[in-house]
Amino acid sequence: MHDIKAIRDNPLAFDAGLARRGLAPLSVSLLALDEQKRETMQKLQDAQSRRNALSKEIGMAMGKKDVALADKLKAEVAGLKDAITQGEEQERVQTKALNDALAVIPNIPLATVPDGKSEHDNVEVRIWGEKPVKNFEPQQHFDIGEGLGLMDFEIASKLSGARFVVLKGALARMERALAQFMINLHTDEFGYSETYAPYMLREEAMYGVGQLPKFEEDLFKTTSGHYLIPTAEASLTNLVREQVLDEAKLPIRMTAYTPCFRAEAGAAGRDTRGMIRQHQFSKVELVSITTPEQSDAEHERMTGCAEEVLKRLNLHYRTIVLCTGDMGFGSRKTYDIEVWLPGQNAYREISSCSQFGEFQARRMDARCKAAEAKQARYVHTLNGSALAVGRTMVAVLENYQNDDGSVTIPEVLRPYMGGMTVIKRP
RNA sequence: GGAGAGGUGGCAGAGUGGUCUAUUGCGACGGUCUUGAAAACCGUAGGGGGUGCAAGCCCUCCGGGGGUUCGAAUCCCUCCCUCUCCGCCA
Repeated sequence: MHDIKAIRDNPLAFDAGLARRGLAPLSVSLLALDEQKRETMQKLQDAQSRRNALSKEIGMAMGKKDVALADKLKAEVAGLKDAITQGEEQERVQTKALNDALAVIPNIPLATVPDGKSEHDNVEVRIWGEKPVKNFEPQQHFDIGEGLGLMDFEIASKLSGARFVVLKGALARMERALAQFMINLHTDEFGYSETYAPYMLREEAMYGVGQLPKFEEDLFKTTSGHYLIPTAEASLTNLVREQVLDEAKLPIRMTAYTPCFRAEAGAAGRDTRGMIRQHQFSKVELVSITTPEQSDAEHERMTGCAEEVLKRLNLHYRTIVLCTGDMGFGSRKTYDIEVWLPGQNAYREISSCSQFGEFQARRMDARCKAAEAKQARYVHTLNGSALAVGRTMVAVLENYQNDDGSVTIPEVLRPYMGGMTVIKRP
């Protein structure tokens, strides 16, 4: 959510920011709404002020039992009533119009974000490891999983339709092992505090992180009116909503392992086979709440925490910074981590680490204050996947596959899998 | 799911239509006193918004939203939340 006052102060900078996202200028129309609203407020407040003064006089007249004077004053204030009623209604309508307009405008990219139109303009910032050399034609993860008899899309579709999977035996255990490994890394070594939070959220919370109102079609909604979380970011970030935090306690770092539910409304025909794009998948999420000064460094740190998961699994990846045209709605800078998939012969997104500035904080009313400061200010929020568990399993299967169809288990996962070293075909 | 009681400033807790500009206490901050502290005493305080160079002035906020009224913390409607009892339940 943007600050209308900031737009008022510097409309050209705002429009220039939108232009970097490939959007038409909006400051003129926004400021017109703002102008109308303030004009209404001015008139309304004048009328309210006079009403308050007269009402007080009525009260005093009644106290003195001077009914004649009271009636005279009542007649006078009655003339204000229409103006006040109309003014209140008008202010309500105009405020809503302005807020509705602001609520669907994406965040402005940071200066360090490269300009560009699409994913083709993203810029690689670093690359780690190397593509594994195989002396056979690598298979895709679904062929490997089905070959092992432990990954079943057919039965999943009977239960739930397309974009679901059933994992069995060692693969079901690997899903759990990956999550345990990731959570332990982030809590034990990186200082994130493990958190268990709701998977169903109210509309206000979804609005707070920017999922609503613009992306309702991507969400699942229950008969109770709750929304299923598309990411634990939604739950974790909202944990600081409507609060003023002590700056000395920042940054707050949280992590959670949760299922994620996505309607994938606009993804028809994309990644239809396999586990890459599912309605339900699990993910270990990182969320940081920081001061404005801390957020840039925290963003780098967080991305590093996510990358460390891949390093320990010895999976080749590259990190890219998304260009202005490819960033998500609320982000002002995003790093994607793309892992190498030999079966697909491609890099695929496995993590996305974003910083939002105060964009979400404004929507949630999450602020912080230093002990010596007079004024509270908005916190900065960040989040990153570390990692998407399903896609990590895909990467393990494709990178650790052997020519006999078996899959070697990465060393760091073995303690979580009862010492198992390889998953063999039946 | 049923019945009932509640939601007021950092906290506790008054306030059932008009000098509420929200009582009081605790805590906080500033001061007086003191070598220093405690105590006592005096004083200051919140959020959002409009306007103004500024000092200030004005509007709004007693869980959210709407309504009645000249006037609402107080009355009405509605939603949310908390607590108690009952029912069901991993």
